[in-house]
Amino acid sequence: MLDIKLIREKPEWVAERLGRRGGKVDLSGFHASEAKLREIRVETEKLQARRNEISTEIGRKKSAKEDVTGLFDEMKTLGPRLKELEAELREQERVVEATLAVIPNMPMDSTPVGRDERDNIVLRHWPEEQKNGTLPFQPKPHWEIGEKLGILDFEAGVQLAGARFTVLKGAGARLSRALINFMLELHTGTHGYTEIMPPLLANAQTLFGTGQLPKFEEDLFSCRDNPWFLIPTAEVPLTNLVADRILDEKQLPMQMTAWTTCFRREAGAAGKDTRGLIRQHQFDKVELVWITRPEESEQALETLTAHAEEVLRRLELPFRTVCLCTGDMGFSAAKTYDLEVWLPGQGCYREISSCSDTQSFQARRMKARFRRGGEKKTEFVHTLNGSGVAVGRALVAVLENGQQADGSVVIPKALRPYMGGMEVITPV
RNA sequence: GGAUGGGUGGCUGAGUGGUUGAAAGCAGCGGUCUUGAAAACCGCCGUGUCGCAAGGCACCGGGGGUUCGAAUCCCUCCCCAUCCGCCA
Repeated sequence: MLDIKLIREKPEWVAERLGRRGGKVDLSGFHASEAKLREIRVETEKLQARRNEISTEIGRKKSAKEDVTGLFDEMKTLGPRLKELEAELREQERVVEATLAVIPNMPMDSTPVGRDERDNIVLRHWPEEQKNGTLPFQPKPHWEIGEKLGILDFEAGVQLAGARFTVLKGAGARLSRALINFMLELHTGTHGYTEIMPPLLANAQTLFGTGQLPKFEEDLFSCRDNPWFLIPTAEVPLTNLVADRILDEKQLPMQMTAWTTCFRREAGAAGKDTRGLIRQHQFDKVELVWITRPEESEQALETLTAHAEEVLRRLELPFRTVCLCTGDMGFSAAKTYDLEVWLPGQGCYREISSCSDTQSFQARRMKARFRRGGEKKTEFVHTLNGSGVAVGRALVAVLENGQQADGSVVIPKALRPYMGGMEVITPV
């Protein structure tokens, strides 16, 4: 959520920023309803002040046994009028809130302006000298590798649940678990994150806090008989751990990590990535979340991104780091880096991590504040999140990058301790 | 699912329908004392919003009602705790 005061005081500046995302920006409706709100508020508060004055006076006179009929009379006309105004005020507050809730975050100045993913900027490759497509044989996509090895069963997924569900078996299931353990150990150990196991279901307010609601409800799974949504990412529960709280400056920055399963409707993705593990209704992900002071969030985004990159380096998976342009960024983000892993079986880079700084956008929605030492005033924290990294897609990358001519897959050295020393996955 | 008891400031916890935005304690901030620290003592100390300021207004789980006036009375919803039953 944007600062309402900022929109009011610098309307052109805000409109220009939002305009960088593309599309039309029309804040005139907002300004009109916000002006009306202020008008009603001033009028209401004037009457409220008078009411309080009269009430106090009545109390005082009554205890002094003085006559209060005149005050009673004034109250009888003021009362109903005030009740009306208060209802109007509440309604107008709802209108303004609703308008504000669907305005996206403003991009940072360092975010490149552009229309769509074609305008994203590739910042760096790893390894520096690209070795894409250097496999000495025709590489296969992971669904062929996985089926041949008997570790991915797409048909079983369809049978049990439907399209976009997959069953992992044997070394495949173990590989997934190994990836999770490897990533969590790296982040909690070397990178200093605190591990969290949050609920996988969350209420509407929590989804509002991170920006999934009210605008993107169609992307979420919900429960028929209970007021819960399945989380689309651990960003939702982790970030909301500071919702409605006033933190001490000494507690910042906070670094949290969690492995969770994530659930997405993929409503707008019909027909896209229908084969393989790339786009599933359910997938696992290790998430990284930072809660910082405003002045340190920009640097924190670099650090968080480096932590995600470190996962891929240790897994020996070639990748590139991309800075998303304004038109390709998510609703809550002010700046986003994507990590794209190289998939030789498909001959392309695919997103495996997305790291964003939302600045105070989510904090304002969820009222997450902190206080500096000795200060009276509270400030909104900054929140950041990133995948560190998506487990399903990491598994895809391991299979496609580790495949050999005979159909077996070499397991990255970093994962072997988590695989009981297994070095190669061979067909059963 | 059944039966009780609760939801008040960063935390714990008082609160008779009327100068109560709310006692007290803890935490925090400032000070006295001390070589320093602790202890003790004194003072300050809820959040948000409007305003240049003085100050105004709102907020005691959410919503509605009674009343001239509600943290306090009534209705309703939500949540939490405990006990019983069921269950991984």
